[in-house]
Amino acid sequence: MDKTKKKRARSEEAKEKQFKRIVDAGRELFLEYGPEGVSMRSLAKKLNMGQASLYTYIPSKRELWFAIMRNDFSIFENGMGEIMQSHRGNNIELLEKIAKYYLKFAQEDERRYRMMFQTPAPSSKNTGPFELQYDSHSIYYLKEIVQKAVEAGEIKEKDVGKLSFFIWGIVHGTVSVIHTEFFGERAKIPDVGSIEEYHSFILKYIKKILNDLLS
Amino acid sequence: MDKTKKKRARSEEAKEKQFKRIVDAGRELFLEYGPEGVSMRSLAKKLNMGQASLYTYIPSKRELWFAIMRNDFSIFENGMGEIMQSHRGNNIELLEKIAKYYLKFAQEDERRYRMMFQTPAPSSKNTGPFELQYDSHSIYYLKEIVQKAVEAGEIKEKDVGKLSFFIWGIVHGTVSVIHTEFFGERAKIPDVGSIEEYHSFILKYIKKILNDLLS
DNA sequence: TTTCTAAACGAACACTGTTCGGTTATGCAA
DNA sequence: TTGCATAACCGAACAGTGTTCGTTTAGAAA
Repeated sequence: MDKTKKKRARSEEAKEKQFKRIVDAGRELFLEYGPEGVSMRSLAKKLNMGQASLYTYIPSKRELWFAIMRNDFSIFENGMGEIMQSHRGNNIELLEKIAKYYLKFAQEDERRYRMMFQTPAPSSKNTGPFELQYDSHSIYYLKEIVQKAVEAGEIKEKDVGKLSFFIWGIVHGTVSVIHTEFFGERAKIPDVGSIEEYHSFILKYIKKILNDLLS
Repeated sequence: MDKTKKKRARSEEAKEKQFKRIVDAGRELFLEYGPEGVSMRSLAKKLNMGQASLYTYIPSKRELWFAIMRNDFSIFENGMGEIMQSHRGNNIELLEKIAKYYLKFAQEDERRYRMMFQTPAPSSKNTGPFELQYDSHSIYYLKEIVQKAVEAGEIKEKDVGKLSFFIWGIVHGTVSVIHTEFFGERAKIPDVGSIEEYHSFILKYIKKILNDLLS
């Protein structure tokens, strides 16, 4: 146990460090127990600080959720951006890569995936910068690719907006379906096999859709 | 205000009536404010009864949610069953009808749709019969149709289980995507147009997938 | 060294879902 | 018709929550 007297974070640097400490510990707890399973008291305890002190750094549990998720979404979106930058040539192939990336991301860390794409933010009347600036870059990236594919004549459909949402819906929907509790395990386990098997199944068909259906 | 003295529901019939009153009022409030926005106290108040009295009829808010949703899922599943029974011939056409039915269902009452397919059940340690018996019949129906289509040679793919989840994922995913708050309105509104427009867009492509891709 | 801002925090507030204990209406047996 | 056991009913209490208040005081700036 650290019995040294508590310091106060007054410099900009120290304050950012404290903020990061809160977000990191919050993320760990949120992933382990879900936002509902974590109280601000328990978070404060883990950080060895008073409950009220948390509120010098974040205005609400909701805003903490957005702050935590900002990092993970940045990781996801940066990965997407890198794929786009390093890719050369055919845009349909790029879309395949993005789909594959999404599947890999879901498989890599299921708890993270569910937190990002399925768990709703806790509610609160207090907003903050992270919620206000919250916006999904992924859909803009996707639109960008679809736009190029249309211009290159690789996709016949001209409605880039609708088609982008449609593609997102397919990839996200087909993956999500086995990560939800919506269908009990009763139905899922005998039907879809392991996640790996199911993922390679849907990847096959997503490729088909991208190649055969849209060209 | 009803100032007549309170009666007690002791007959099986009267108890069922009370239960139904609770479920109906609960449904109204849940749809209007969401499960989180409704307290058991406010529900009791609306029903002109004590808070504790609710618990002679349901063991938890969570179980109330399952009781409420049971009705709506029955409506959805019965509608699906009727379509299946009245349909003759080609199973791909039947799948198209089911997809169309899902879209119509979502369009008909968005609040209901979101409650059923997007809102997670409130959590509680107390379970009850409605939660325990909760199971999604839709996926079994869907599997049934896919099975027949495979047997009739209308679908080449042999893995009925995976394919059924895949199809569900496509329909649910592409519809859900415009009913979530995941993408801010910023991105959605200029891109997908009205719900009607978007729905007819995705229906066109779902038909294509069913006809061109799987046969 | 003094001043003064704001980080830190225990206590309190207003809420929540749920349980407890007592009251008493009510269906049923005598 | 009467007496009785049962369980519907309910106000109060309990254990929790997110958040705010008021106070203390560390520590950067003067």
